[in-house]
Amino acid sequence: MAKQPARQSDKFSFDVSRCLICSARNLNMCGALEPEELAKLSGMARCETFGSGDVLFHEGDKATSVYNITDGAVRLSTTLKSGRRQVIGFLFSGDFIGFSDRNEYPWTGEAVRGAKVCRFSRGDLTRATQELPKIEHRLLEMASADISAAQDHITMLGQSSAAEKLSAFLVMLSRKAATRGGSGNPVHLPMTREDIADYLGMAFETISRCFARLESEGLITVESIRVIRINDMDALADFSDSR
Amino acid sequence: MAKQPARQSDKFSFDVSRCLICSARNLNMCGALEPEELAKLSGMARCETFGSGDVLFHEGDKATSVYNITDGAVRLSTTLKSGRRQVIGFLFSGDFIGFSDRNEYPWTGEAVRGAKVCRFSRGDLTRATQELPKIEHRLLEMASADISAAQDHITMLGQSSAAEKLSAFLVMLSRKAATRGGSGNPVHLPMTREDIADYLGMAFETISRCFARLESEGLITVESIRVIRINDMDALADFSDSR
DNA sequence: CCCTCGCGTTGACACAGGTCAAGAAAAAGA
DNA sequence: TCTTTTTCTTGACCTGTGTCAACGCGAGGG
Repeated sequence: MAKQPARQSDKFSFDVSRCLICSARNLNMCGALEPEELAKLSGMARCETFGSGDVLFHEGDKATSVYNITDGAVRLSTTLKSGRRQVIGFLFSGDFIGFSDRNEYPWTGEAVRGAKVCRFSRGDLTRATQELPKIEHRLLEMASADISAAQDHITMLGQSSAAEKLSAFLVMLSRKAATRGGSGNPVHLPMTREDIADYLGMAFETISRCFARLESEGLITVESIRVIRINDMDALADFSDSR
Repeated sequence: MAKQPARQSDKFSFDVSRCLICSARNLNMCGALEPEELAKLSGMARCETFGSGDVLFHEGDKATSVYNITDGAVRLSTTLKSGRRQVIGFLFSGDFIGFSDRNEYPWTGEAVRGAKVCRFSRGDLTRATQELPKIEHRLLEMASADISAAQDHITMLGQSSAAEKLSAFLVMLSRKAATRGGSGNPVHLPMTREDIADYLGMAFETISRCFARLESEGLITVESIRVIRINDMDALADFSDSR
């Protein structure tokens, strides 16, 4: 389970020069701004580093901050009264946490194996968007992308078999990694089998069995527990049937 | 299946006066504007009426328009290569269609039993938002609400049993109706059992069985095939376990 | 009015994937 | 390094829900 409270070392404001060389910049809201404008945002940002399993915020906490992920991975999840957990998403460098119409966080955010983030207070960001409407335009683009991703998640959960879901998951992670500049193959998995299971709505034993099955069918090679080689990307994407 | 091409009677520009008395206004993006500003938008809008099963647009069509629903219900769905269909959502008066990061519609939009919409060209709306940043602010709020709704859908699909899903669906429809001014009970279902099944990721026979089971347990009364009375809202919401 | 056809209900049965259990392999800690 | 704990794998079994099939009902058309 998650450690509590969050460990937060390396906490300081940004100098704009750090923002200018930020590898996440072109993927997140900062990419919409010119260097002079970026200075306004950088003054509001707080850089924070989290260790494996550290909690950024709990479901139900007052939603006072929003986050740009700059390194590592963050897991968003909700837990039902019955104790079952749904992992809503895994966020990586360039991703944004904060789209919600509620005053409390509707999910818990935890660093998967460590993460770096850039934190803004909601109030500061609201003020910045009033001065720089470009930010809101970019946020709307990002929110639209999140909606598309959520709808793909819905379709996968509703219509796919266990093996199809796992294939789609691997293809998605590969594409996300490619967007971030890597080759996307082999796929590196920072999360556990249980995390994957709770993202895909299945039991973790079934995840294990599906990895074994996809490997026996030659679609993937499990190079190590957290490194999966996709032997034929097109075949795997085709098998996943997710358009 | 859906009729094609769409039947579109009653096609004309709005006079602002019509917008001022529009019952959907306070729920959609128009609610962000003063009467003078609203006139700018109303000049771009085209009012369209669709009959039962009529197609507004097909998955894959060039996404040239966005829509405000003003009456009736619209079903958004995607169909996989395998032929399985996922219903992404049912939209009612006050809802907006158009959040997507893709150039083609990622879903098919069809009137469930008839619908009235207010259509804008994407280009017109983009120009309007440049002049009136308020619109973009309101759209971001609406997109955030859509993200929250999609995440609830994800949690339901991933972690709930068949009966829990159907309960959550009924509670959601009831709340949506209440937002629109009705009592929300009994719940009126414009869609078929198959539509509900494809929304909840289950077989339509299972929907039938779950209605029977919820009724036998006294949680609901099936007053007619499309009218469901919720006998104890709290008990049903509690049973659905969806927070 | 009756006929037709789409939609809904119910039953019988099958099977994908969940659950429980045991043990292996990694990771973390000492 | 050795120990302890966590994570992963595999097997056996069970159950919820899908599938197939038959039939009932009700809205719409002639």
